[in-house]
Amino acid sequence: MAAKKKDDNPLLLDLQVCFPLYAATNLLNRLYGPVLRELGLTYPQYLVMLVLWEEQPQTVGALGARLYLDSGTLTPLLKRMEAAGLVSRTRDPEDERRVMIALTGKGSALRDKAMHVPETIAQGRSPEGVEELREHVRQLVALLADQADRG
Amino acid sequence: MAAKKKDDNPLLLDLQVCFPLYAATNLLNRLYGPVLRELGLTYPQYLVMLVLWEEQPQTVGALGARLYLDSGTLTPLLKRMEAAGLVSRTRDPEDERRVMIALTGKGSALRDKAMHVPETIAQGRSPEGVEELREHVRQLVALLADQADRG
DNA sequence: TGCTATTATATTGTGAACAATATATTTGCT
DNA sequence: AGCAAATATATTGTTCACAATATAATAGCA
Repeated sequence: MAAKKKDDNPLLLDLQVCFPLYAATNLLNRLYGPVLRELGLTYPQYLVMLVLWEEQPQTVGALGARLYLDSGTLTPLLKRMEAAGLVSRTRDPEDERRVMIALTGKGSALRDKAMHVPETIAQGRSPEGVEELREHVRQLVALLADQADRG
Repeated sequence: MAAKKKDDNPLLLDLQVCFPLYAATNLLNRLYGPVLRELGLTYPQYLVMLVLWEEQPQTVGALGARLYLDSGTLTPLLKRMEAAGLVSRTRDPEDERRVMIALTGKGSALRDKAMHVPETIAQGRSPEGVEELREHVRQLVALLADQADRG
């Protein structure tokens, strides 16, 4: 028998994969928004801070490679974070093309407050299957990143 | 022994779950962007069309419930789609508060071209594990949606 | 019937996200 | 050294995404 089932509709796949992923990100953003607002952060800014708390300083390009974002997104975002006193932006004397992003004292200190964010979000819910989900999403990112490079 | 492992850092979890999801959506958007542009659609507009091709007409509210978006996002997006001649927006005579979104002839016809989108994206890659991924992401959406409701 | 609460969509203002382009610095080659 | 190509970041213009608020229509009830 051929692959002519009831659901032989290619668009259905996109509806079932692309769309849930899109929805999940929006919902995550909406969920974190109110919690992060008390720290003076947006969701993307929080992700930048997570990266910087791990390693610091980093160039704009390195942050972009890590977050899969380009300067068109990062530059204004980082300027807002600089205006908020969380990071500093300084040209690298070694290579004046590069801009080094470093945490300020305030930026480093914010980590203590941020430590409570994950538990606040989880709030008693058993993160069942989170391990699996993490692995699947990680694999998807690898796949997509690979494909985005070729394009 | 207590749960005091090397990685007893709650922020690491967010870095490993929230961030990949965020990156995956951005990459997906970037991947679909060029393909959809030939159809005159953006990625969110494509998702709206996927929903409308399944069932039509629908109110703005119904679309929002399906896509987890509010009128602040949908109204301008739908107006642009109306301007592009893809959908019509008409007040429901039964209840003048509601706006019915229906496909135009052009909007319906676009489905034939869109049918090639998924295969263009996949392009010879074996979507191994897509089934599992789909299920995991679907579960995550359900979890997040539930939580967003309570908030 | 009249009034208040609810519901459905629209508007405003801020912050992403990206393509296309611009600017400035460094590299590499002759 | 001189100059084109490559690299790193910034800018511009369009489209989301959402909180907060506004507007208009319906529902519910005294």
